[in-house]
Amino acid sequence: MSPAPAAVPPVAVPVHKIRVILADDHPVVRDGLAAILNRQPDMEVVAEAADGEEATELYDRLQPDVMVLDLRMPKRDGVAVVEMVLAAHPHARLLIMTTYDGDEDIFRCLSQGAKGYMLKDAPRTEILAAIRAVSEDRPYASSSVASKALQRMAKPSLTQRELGVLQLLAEGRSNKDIARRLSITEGTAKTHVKAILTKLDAISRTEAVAVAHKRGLVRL
Amino acid sequence: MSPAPAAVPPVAVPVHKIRVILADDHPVVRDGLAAILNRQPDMEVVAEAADGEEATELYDRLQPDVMVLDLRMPKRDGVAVVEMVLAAHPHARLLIMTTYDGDEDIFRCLSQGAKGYMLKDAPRTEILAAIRAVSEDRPYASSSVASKALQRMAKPSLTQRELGVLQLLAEGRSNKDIARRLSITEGTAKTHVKAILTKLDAISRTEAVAVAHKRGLVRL
DNA sequence: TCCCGCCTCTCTCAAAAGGAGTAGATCCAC
DNA sequence: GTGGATCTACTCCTTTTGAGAGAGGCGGGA
Repeated sequence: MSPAPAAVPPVAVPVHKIRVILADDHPVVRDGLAAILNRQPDMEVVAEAADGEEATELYDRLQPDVMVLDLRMPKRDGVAVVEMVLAAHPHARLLIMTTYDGDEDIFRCLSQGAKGYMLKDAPRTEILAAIRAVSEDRPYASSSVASKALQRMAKPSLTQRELGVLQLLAEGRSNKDIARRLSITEGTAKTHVKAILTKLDAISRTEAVAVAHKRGLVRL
Repeated sequence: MSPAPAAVPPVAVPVHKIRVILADDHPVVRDGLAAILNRQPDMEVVAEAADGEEATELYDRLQPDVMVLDLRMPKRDGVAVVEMVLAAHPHARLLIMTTYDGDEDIFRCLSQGAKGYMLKDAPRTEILAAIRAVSEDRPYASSSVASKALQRMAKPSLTQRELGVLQLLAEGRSNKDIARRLSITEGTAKTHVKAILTKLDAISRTEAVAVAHKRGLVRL
């Protein structure tokens, strides 16, 4: 075989680096991700966002190959960012990265069109694999996330009204109180609560709230 | 002025660098912190721990100037690490770093002897300031943390028994169920629940659970 | 020793919650 | 337009919860 000319570098440099935007409200996490990604020859962090609004704007302007998104951010929630970015750019490749909070968020993001979902405690290699997969438009979910998504699909989903009632339930409101706030009768409130108990497979309202917290159906 | 000899570096290098151990179960966060600290001329990351056990062992072995500790870690909880390290090394300088979770954790760590407490969304400058303060044995708490600690001190604290009952309450158990699990009568369980409601200033058990979650008195 | 906090247990009574079933009004999709 | 889902509302009945008040035992600190 003829040897390669001396000018060729030992490591192959890809023609197009994967251009990445990082969106996370923790400076420490952004620095950590940036440090990991910038060590890779085929990746490049082109911008960082500290909240949801910034993330949306930066995506519009820079149109990166991948945006890594934290779910919980100030100003605009990660789910809202997914929705807005995909509305403007239907082929956007978004990778959700969050400290796991229950299957509801996973389900919502993936069903809205996010390409990948992973947890913040993932090892570096997995993070890189996820970004490469998403950049090639291949879906990515770690096995724990995938199994959660499957579990979630088997469960009955709550209606909008029920979610509203559940939120008040989680705040510790009584049926009477819920009825007042929603301008319905106490009987109707009880009907909704009963439906919630059935769907969440709970015996009491307190247990329902515990289940809701575990699944990420309500926020503190 | 006579110019410095060529051998002297332009930036003053302190005689003793602050030796730091990082303990956090997220590789990304460790990388981020390491990147920030290693940029400083007066700091040096000497080890990283991915769980509480490792953190305790590494502290024993390396005796760093400061250990930065995440509160939520596998195998051994951050509070337990604080307790164990301080038992073996009464002058250990520990800086708690966590995503804010309510005033209970703050209170417990600080009252156990942790020197500092800060939030993960803190800007880089604040993180560095906290580490320098703690390394000099000066307490550090960001203003939001400090005010939380003060708030907490004004509130009545629950007894051990009440905390046990509260945990079961948060899981959605009924009085009868709680009584069975704790081997007491239902009447006694009700007495405890009533005491909890009074101390947490809640009208119903569900509201009590909501308050407990906000304060970090119970874990999911 | 005496008091106090904690845990235990008891009682009564009213209010709230929960189980089961029925049903009218919309609205949307097939 | 028929069927299904959703929201609304009702009744009847049982169980659970919460308020109030009292009291004995036990351990530790003044």
